[in-house]
Amino acid sequence: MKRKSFAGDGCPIARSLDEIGDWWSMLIIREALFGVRRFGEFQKKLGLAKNILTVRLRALVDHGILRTAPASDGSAYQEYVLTPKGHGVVPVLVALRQWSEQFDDAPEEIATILVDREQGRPVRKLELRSQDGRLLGGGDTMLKPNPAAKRRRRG
Amino acid sequence: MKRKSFAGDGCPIARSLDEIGDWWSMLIIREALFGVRRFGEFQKKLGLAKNILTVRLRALVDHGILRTAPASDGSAYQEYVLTPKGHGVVPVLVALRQWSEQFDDAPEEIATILVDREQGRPVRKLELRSQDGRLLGGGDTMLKPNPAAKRRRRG
DNA sequence: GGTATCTGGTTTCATAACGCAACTACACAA
DNA sequence: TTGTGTAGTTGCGTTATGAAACCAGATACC
Repeated sequence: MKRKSFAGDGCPIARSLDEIGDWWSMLIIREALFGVRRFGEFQKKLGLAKNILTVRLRALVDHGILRTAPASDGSAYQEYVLTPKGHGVVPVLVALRQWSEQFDDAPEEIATILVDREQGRPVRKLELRSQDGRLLGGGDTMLKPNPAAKRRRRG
Repeated sequence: MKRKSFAGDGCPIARSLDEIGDWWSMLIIREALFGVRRFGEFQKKLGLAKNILTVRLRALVDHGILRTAPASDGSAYQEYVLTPKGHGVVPVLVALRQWSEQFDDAPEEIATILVDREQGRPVRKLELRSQDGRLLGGGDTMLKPNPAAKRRRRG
């Protein structure tokens, strides 16, 4: 009896969730985007148990989302820094943030808003567009089998 | 010792994760977007235990993501349908999907691609833009305290 | 050099969540 | 009324999570 893993599933959403669909992993990445690099820093800011942090960091490194690097301050310790794959989750975090901003039952409890640095104004809502730039709504999309796929599953 | 809840946290990402940051909830919403409405359908498609599904569905209803409705086929059973808040997670799912498409180690295992119905071509990558339409990259954004916030926390 | 402290973990143990299977209650069909 | 399908609930064993104690190597302090 194991917790379900979706690694072998054909659905890309399930595959993502298998790597970052965890309560802490997403928040660790958020902190890393803020510039947090050291074990102790993650631990203090997130307030999670150290054993859990150890496991999560290791998993993120294994998945190529973080990598270890020698400490930038010259000490013998190591740091955890985001890979390009790690930086790639930004849209997911932005989407989560915007969902909360739009639908949260207690919006006055939301502490921060994401703005563009140049003008200090909130960023625009993420929007789904076609290749030629048309805005796509609920019924305007569909799923097609991936032509490059080896095996076919639901998605 | 309880599993951590982020409901009181000021970070909107944490607040989202508290509602949908669960392995199954996201997939349930995905299926609901596909048109799945009935308990048994969710159970069969996702292959999760029925007791877990019961708990998840109840939580999603409590959070206003799903609502129950009388069955559309006239039977006495009930159905679970997405609310507007539930439809609002589409960008999150799209972001997860695109992250997988871009960074997955075994892209040939991905079964489906999201295309626009009209032309059958893959949708454009989600992009972050400022109010006036400039494309925003890594360092072009920052967080500001929410002027409407009651209490201030990290975010 | 010797000792205290910090950093980055590992270990231990209790509890909560998960997963399976068996069971139940009600609806519907014959 | 007997059977089948739907929508759960219950019981129980396994796994994941969390707090706190423990520990080794690096650093700082004298």
